[in-house]
Amino acid sequence: MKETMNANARAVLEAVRAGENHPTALVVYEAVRIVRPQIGLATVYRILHQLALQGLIEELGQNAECRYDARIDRHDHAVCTNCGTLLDVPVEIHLPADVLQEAARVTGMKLRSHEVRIYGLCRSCQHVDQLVKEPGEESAHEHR
Amino acid sequence: MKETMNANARAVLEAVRAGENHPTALVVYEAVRIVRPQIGLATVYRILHQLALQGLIEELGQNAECRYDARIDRHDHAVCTNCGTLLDVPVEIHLPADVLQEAARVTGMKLRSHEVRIYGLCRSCQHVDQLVKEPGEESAHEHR
DNA sequence: AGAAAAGTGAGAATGATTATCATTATTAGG
DNA sequence: CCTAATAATGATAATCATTCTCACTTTTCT
Repeated sequence: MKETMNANARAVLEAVRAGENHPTALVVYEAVRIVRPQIGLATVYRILHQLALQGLIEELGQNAECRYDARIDRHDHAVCTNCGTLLDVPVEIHLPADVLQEAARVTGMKLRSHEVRIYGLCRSCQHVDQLVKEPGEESAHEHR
Repeated sequence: MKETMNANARAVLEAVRAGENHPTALVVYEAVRIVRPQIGLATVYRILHQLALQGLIEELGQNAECRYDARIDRHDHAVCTNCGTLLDVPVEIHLPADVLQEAARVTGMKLRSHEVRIYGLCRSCQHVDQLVKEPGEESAHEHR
């Protein structure tokens, strides 16, 4: 990975920063094309990944497969940023109702439910990490 | 939608309930095939959607497109369950560090970050809802 | 310059999900 | 029981986002 950023990467980063709400890759692509008409979609994806790796942007909700949950009471989840594993958090994390109401109010949402997500490495990925990575090296920081 | 459940639907619900951690559609399909070998993948998807609509199970992380976020400081999100819109919550929702640590400990995760997600209807979907739905009728309850 | 390395774009490939549609089961009357 | 209407099903094609491949161009380094 190179640290200096070329014109394509700068344009992509600019597009994400300028984008209203969390643009999708396609939206970024279309925005960038205005200024760099020859750029390809694959390049946009590549650059988005690199920017995320460098910690300059974050990927949200990147998890191809839908998962199904038989627990229908309110509860929270732990997500492994390495393998995508999704675990129930078996303890209650309480959020005061007025805090949630306030968050709903300022975003204009009609609140229906909420969830806390904790991100990190699951047990097995912690072990793999020890074997594969140099000490001190960090792995990809992605929200899945 | 019918309220009584046939053998296929019962088998699918059973598979989701028995599945270790939030099985994917494919995992459910394979589990169900043991008991109903002739079932098709499309039927499994159909039944999973119906079960979610009836509120018997929940769909997690169902949001095809990845979104990119230029805000890299910790913050929370509001998700519209109808159109998938993703908004930043512009107020800080504080969670005590010890609560997060405890959640990480019981799930075996190495904690890296966390996020609160509030789910509901965004402003524009609230308006559409008024026009389209009968009063009192609820729309699909899906986590995207 | 000239070689090695990095970046690129077009299009093919992949993987999850959804749509289509002809066929088969179920149900409700008669 | 027989039948017509209706719902459910499975095979397969279609779709959509994302990733891969690869030949080609650009940059970097000496």
